[in-house]
Amino acid sequence: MVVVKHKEISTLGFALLGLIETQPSTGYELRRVFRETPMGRYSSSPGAIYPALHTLESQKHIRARHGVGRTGRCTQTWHVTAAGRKRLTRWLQQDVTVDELFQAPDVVLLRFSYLDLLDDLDWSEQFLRQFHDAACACSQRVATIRESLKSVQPPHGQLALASGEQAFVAHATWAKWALVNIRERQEQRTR
Amino acid sequence: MVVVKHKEISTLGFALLGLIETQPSTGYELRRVFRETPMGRYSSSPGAIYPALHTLESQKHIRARHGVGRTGRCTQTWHVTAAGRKRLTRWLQQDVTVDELFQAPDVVLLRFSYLDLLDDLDWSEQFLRQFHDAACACSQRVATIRESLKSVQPPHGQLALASGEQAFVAHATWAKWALVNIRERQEQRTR
DNA sequence: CCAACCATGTAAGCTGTTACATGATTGA
DNA sequence: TCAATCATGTAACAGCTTACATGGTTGG
Repeated sequence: MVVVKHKEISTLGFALLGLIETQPSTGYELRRVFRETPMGRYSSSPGAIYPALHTLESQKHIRARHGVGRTGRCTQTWHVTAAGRKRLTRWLQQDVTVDELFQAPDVVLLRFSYLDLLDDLDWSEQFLRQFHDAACACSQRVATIRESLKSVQPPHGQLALASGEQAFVAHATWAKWALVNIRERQEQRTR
Repeated sequence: MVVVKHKEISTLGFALLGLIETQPSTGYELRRVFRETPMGRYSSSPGAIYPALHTLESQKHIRARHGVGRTGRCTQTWHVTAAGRKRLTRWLQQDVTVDELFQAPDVVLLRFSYLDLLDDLDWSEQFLRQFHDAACACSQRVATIRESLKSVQPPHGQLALASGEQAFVAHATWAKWALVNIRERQEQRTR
């Protein structure tokens, strides 16, 4: 039996897809974004980005428009296809779960950073509420672990766990603040 | 020409090395720590941990003591060798740089969580001062990027960058707090 | 008796890293 | 003229994920 695998897109793939949807770009331009912004965490170098772009292309999520760069060399400007847009949208509409935020807060924030593409402030608000609650839960989870290890774990370990706790509290605080920020924009729009 | 590579240890490798130095353990026990604490970020499953242990063994950083588990099966309890301890110490004495904190704050915190092993509160204090300053610099760096993108970047992207900024501020705050905590312990000891 | 836990591992496959390769243009 | 920037890629290797394999013991 042949199973057609709905091949998954890696975090780097989604990062690229979102950037390209925001603004069609060449591989070189995308690399620069990764070098110059905190996106660099999702990778960096040509050895990762070019193959990832070709994978996205083979999955028909992006398509190249050919042109000529300023050195006279052939360049490819990538555009998101309808299928790619659909996949990206589905990703952006994913709920924020406690487990995901616990394991990979960066990825959740990456998703948030692309929510402009949905142009749906209601979902943005809901996302932030979910984010806030999940962050509180994560902080609680770390606190529980810390408590349970109190007698076994040396002091620096305890402090490191406290740092994790506080980081999640900071995330929750940010979510509340961002929510207010979004609501203000919402109101300006209604008027 | 044959170059003997001083083969590097991965983050997972250091995580394991530190745990084993704190308390000699079997692979199974180590896996449980990864499953039940935020260390899980540095991996998880047998397919990563057992090979990593064997790599550390081949590098002579750890050594097994054989025993019999409660199921009658042969078990290996791992111990850190003198060479392993030396390598671990060198790692723990690494300065906190802005770049490392920016790219991989988790790894820096992992290192901090093992500082008990050095039993050197002066270094712990210095580490935290470096950490604090680096965190402030990171926050500044994100702020600068955010400022420079203000006109180009859509609002959600701006908010996501703000989250990064605030996260580093929270890290700096934690470092200050932890420093006080350590100093108190220092004083108790002197008395 | 069955699930969960103890305890260790292997194999296929994907992704990412580092380093190298190419070659034109622009600015100091 | 020399370095940096534009622009794209490949090759070797390391590392992790997922899934599978094995098999004994303990508790409900």
